[in-house]
Amino acid sequence: MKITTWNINSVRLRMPLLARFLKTHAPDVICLQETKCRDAEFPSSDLRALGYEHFAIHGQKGYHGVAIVSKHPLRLLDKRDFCEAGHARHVAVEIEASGAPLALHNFYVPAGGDEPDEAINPKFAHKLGFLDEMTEWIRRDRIAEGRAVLLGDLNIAPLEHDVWSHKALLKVVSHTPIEVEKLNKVFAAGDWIDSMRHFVPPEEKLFTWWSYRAADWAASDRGRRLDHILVSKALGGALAGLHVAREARSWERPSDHVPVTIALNP
DNA sequence: ATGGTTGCTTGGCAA
Repeated sequence: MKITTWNINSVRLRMPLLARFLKTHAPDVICLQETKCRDAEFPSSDLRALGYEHFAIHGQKGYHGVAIVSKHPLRLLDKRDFCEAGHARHVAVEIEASGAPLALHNFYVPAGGDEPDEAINPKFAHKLGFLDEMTEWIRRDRIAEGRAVLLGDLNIAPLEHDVWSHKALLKVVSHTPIEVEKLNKVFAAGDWIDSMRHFVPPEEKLFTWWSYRAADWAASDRGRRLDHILVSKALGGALAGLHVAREARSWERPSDHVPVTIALNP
C-alpha cells in the first residue's frame, strides 16, 4: 500500500504533472493540498481515467483546499474547520489497507505569513492556534489509537537538518522555536512515528519544498521539509519504504513542493 | 539587508 502527500499548488493547472506522477509511481492513495478550486471544479474525470475513482474533496474557491484521491473505496470520516476560520484545510477518510481499516487525515496547516510575532501578525497567531487545536483534538478524539496516518503540508520544518541552514532560519516562519515546539506537541499528543525520519537519519538533510524565488533551486538547494507523514504506533511495524520525488521540482511549471510517498507492508 | 516567483484573477493578496 503506497500513500502519497503532495502540495500541488492548483490541481487544475497541475493536472498534467499529477497524471505524470500517478502513471510513474502508481500510489494507492494520493493526498493533495492547495487544490485551489471548488469541489465541482475538481478534475475528477481526468483522475477516473487514470484509475483513481474514489474521492474525498474539501475545496474552496481560489485558496487552500484539500483532497484524497484513491484507487480503493473511501469512507468519509470528517472535514474539520480548525479555528473556525472557514478554510478548507482538513479532510479525513477510512480506507481498507491490508485487510483492516486505516484512518487517513490530510492537513494543510496555515503558512503563517512573514512576521513570526503573534502580537502583530494574525496569520502567525492563526497558525499557532491551529496547531494547539490539532494537539487537543488528537488527545480528545484519540486520533492516533489504532491504525492512523496524519499527513500533509504542515508548513513547519522541525529538525535542524529539515532546513538548509538552521541558523539562518531561526527567525523565519516555518522554523522558529515556537512553531517547532507546537509541532512537537502535535507529534507527542499521538505518540506518532515520523515516517520520513524513520528512513532518513536526523543528521541528513531532507527537504520537500524549494522556493520559487531562487534563481536556481537545485544549485542553491535551499530547501525545507514542510511536508510530513506521521503514522500511529500500530502501523510502525508496517513501514516498508519512503520516496521523495525530488525530480518533480524540475518538471515544467512545477509546484514548489514535491510528492512524498510511504509504502506500508501488508 | 534586500528581493526574489507563482497562482488566482486583473488588483492585490497569499504563499
